Amino acid sequence: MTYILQVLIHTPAHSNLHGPLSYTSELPLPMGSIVKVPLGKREVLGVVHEKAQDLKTPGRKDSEIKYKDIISHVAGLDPLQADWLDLVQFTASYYQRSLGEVAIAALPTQLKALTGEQIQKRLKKWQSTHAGPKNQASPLVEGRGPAASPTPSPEQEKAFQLIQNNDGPFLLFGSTGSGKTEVYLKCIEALLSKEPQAQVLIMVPEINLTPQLENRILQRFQSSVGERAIAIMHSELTPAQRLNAWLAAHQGQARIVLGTRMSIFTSLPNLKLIIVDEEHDPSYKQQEGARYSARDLAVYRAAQSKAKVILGSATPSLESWYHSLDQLPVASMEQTPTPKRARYLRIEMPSRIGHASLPQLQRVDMNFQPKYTMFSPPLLKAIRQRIENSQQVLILLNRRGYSPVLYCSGCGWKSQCNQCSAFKVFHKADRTLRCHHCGDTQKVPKKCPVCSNQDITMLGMGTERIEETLLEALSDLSNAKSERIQIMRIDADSTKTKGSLQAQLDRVHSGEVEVLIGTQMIAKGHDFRRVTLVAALEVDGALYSNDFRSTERLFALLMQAAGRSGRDVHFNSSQDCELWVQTFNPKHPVFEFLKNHDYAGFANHQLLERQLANMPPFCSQALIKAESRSQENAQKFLLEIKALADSILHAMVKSGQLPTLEHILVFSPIPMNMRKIANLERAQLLIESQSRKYLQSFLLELKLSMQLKSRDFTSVHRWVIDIDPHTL
DNA sequence: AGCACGCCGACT
DNA sequence: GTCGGCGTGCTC
Repeated sequence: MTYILQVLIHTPAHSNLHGPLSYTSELPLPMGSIVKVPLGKREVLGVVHEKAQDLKTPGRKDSEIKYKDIISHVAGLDPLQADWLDLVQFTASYYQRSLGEVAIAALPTQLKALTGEQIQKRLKKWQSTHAGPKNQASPLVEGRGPAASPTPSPEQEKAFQLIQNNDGPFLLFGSTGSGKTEVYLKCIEALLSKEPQAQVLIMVPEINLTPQLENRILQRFQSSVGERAIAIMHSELTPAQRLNAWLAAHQGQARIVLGTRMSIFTSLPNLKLIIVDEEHDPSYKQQEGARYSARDLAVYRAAQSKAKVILGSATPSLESWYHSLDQLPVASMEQTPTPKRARYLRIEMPSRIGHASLPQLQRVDMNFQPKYTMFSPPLLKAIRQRIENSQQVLILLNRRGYSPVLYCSGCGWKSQCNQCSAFKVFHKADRTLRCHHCGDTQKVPKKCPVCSNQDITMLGMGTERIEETLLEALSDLSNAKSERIQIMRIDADSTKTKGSLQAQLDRVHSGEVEVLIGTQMIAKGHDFRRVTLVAALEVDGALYSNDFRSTERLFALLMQAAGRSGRDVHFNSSQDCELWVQTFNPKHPVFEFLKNHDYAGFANHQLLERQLANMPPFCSQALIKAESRSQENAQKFLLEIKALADSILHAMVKSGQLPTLEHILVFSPIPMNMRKIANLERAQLLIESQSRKYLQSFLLELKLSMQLKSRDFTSVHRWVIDIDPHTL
């Protein structure tokens, strides 16, 4: 008998192929089956979407159409489960992408390269060599050997109990060093001892920045659950490694999957617990293709799969914080707060383990410093003191290179990139001018390219420059071995080659290095035990940026950076640890809250502002971005979209799909913040609504019309819809 | 998105 | 006379 299968394949949003394609098959493959099908001259991976239908079902209109036959069924693999398909379905419709794109992007591409027999062989091999203790009564609770679980603090125990006895979602709000990880591990332990077949997904922002968590998980669980039971999932795996990890998860062998945002789509038939560590981190938001938020999808997936979900952070995202409140914040004590439903259960862990206190904030008012000061005298003095006491110092500057702009004092020429609305950055190490947006690189000119003036000035400072400056300023100091002190710079430039980041970090940990200078990548995850002073330079950009989330990000970054210090009890007589900030705005409220380590105060303050300005989480946003050779064409396209949007709105109100026109707000197109990248002009159109649901159904209509419209706009290279955008 | 076909410029 | 540029069009 011949059956018709609806198969999901990778059909991009801009193509004219919508929805699943029909193929014939001799077998009535169930939904979720993974198949290989022909598409034009290609062979592509597909997922069976609907229940197979008999080709000769009475009433089928297409029974005379000749469909192609599927090439093969990737046999031996269990079909993808309904809750996985549901997650894919939800992602596609919420983020306005095609089902096939989301489904196929979530599978390892290597599946295509392997035949069914090869996969079967591989699975068999694992079954025989790694039978492991997965079917035995779990030895986890015994906690023998080096993996023994430490005695939890009362706070940790309380958090653990709350998670055991409630459904969640949970917001684990614990300051840096409060031992959130131990709570995660205890929850995993308890789950696996109760249900040995259960699976846990742990997500982290960036895996190579958090090797410590990986090590702790391996140490704690590897001996009891076996080697194949812990799978690592991130985009830098080789295709073969990725396939292995995916198969282990899909076939139910992996008990614990540790991964980055992409791992939210791992097929996990027995998923019982999802942990999102550092849930506020922006890297959970995918920035291309389907622009999903892995944290938001984690909450959705947990509900669908009847799993628990823990969102953990010392500085939760304002969205999560808002969802954990049972009343709206008020501006003054006299006001009565409005009650609301708390969607998340907030669990607070305010204390640092070992009574380590958080560092004291020191503000340097740069208005009283000479212009172009890199290190103010009091900061320099403090740095010297630390080094003399054989402690380590961490300097944070979120700009790599030597100097962000070159400037000719003769004619006013600046090192503008020809292709982008940005300056080329001077990199002293290889004497180049590089654009950080399009990658264009040139040799640094010896004289002004316009007026041949030899006097070219370097404006501003990057990590390379402060490294050089500081090395000079501290040249008279020596370390314990009476050698010149060592300064290590860690940024995207110093860590280009594989493994160099780890090598650099190892040197810091071993104590060879007195000062660590870096971009925000050093603020994440690492414990530097002998660091007692953290200094952040040039933070003012974030205070008055036109991006409304930048203060939130700065607060999180500084809190996180502050948490890097004072982790070693020997160096932690409380007044010892300091967080220094050089700023032109020392009175800014963000620093007042930071001084008191008062995230809750900061968050409520921000929420009030957001509420007044009617910004997320008090409204939902979507951004339509267009790229074209000319700004005019990009905006023209968006203007047409706006007109289209207005007529769709009217139609929706007329048909009753939308209560009033005011339920959805369509703004006018404007140039993007980074207006030009690689010779493409960029413009954007903001759409807002109080209701996610209305916004979503409106966007679906709009997207369909846009797909037709965009054919008339050949000058528009690309357009995307970004739902819940992170930056405006 | 791939991958074809297709029609105009600089090379053995 | 061929190699190859990327414009346009199709894929169950």
